[in-house]
Amino acid sequence: MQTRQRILDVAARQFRAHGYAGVSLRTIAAEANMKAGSLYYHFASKEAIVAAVLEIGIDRVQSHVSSATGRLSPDVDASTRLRTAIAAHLAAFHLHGDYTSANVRIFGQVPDAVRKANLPARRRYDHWWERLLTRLVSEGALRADIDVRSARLLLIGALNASLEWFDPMRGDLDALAERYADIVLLGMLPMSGR
Amino acid sequence: MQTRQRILDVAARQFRAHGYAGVSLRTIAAEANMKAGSLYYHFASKEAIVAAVLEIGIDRVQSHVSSATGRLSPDVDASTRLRTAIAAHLAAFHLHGDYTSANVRIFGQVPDAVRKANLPARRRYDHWWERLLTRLVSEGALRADIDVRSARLLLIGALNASLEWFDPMRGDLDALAERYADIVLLGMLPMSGR
DNA sequence: GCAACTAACTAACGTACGTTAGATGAATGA
DNA sequence: TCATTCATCTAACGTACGTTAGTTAGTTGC
Repeated sequence: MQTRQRILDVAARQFRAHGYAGVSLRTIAAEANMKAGSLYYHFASKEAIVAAVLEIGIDRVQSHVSSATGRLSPDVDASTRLRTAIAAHLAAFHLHGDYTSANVRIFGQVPDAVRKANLPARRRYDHWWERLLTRLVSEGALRADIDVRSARLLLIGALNASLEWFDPMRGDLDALAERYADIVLLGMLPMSGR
Repeated sequence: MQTRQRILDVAARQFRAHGYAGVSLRTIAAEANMKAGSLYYHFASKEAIVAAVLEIGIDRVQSHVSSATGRLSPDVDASTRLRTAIAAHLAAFHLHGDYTSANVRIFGQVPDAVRKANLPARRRYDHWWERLLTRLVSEGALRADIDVRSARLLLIGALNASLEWFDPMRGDLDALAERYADIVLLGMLPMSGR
């Protein structure tokens, strides 16, 4: 049963690198030490493989982030809560980089049915962030005049984009999370000029 | 000679939607009212088409942004300068959405030679932003302790990600630019709590 | 010890791919 | 008028695609 996992790992890596149509069942099979036909014992179709990859890409991040913030004491201050969520999102995204990057990169070019199937998981995760930010605003922990949706899209967009340039083998993920959190929390203007 | 432009427009739209390998010369030709073989009168290969699309994606944004900031009076204040650059980047990105989105989406999955060829244009644009931010920091217009590279990557990443959800036909681009600039300049924390 | 199941294999199917060669007709220019 | 150039077409090439059917060993359970 680890064969299925091995296939998905290979598929995620290849989808990330070459896009959905740029990957053939033969190249996936080859890297997983099988022949193309054998994949059909584990998956019903190419679409089923990519659907599984996309789903994993969201689910791993979702559970990593919500468990990291869930471990926080309920009276921890708001900006720490947000910083924890940011660091957790970034850590999960790079820990499962092939799955998350494949999801971000190929979601828009996958067959309609597959995209439709992945939408609920995406929406669930978006809502999780929307709730977090909304709560922080209503507690007065974030500026009342920020648009929560815009803030969420800016933040998640910036974090996800790090998949395109950050190498977790060479860089310090926690330091990156801190720098990013500093910017979105404190802003780039000096304290004097505002 | 507008045929070449028509082919590129069609190709950009299809590459954006289906990825590099997901687009065939036959589908490009069909939408451009030709047969696949006829494309070879205008381009040497599929790679040449995608290379042209990628190049346009960067060049249009580069010239739009640098001319917008170039029109500013030299004594305009720093945060206005940055806000102008942000708005111009966003406007150009969505004005040429098929080219820019194709670039962002498929750059990582295009053949090596094509990616190599597009790198100089990308680097030029990155440097443009790096210089802008560095100058603002050295003028004391931005916090001295921000890491310029991180700030640039966060900002550009967030702006580019808007291609995935923002519809310029339905939304107000300038309002979006303003909300994004507010967040990265002022931060999300209330003025009291810092 | 035999039946069933597991996990792989081989071989082939019809279709689609990028690319090329050569033909065709319309526009151009001396 | 007639040769040339332009822009397209048709037809085919070899290759690769997703998928299916049928086969084959090895393992498991009665």
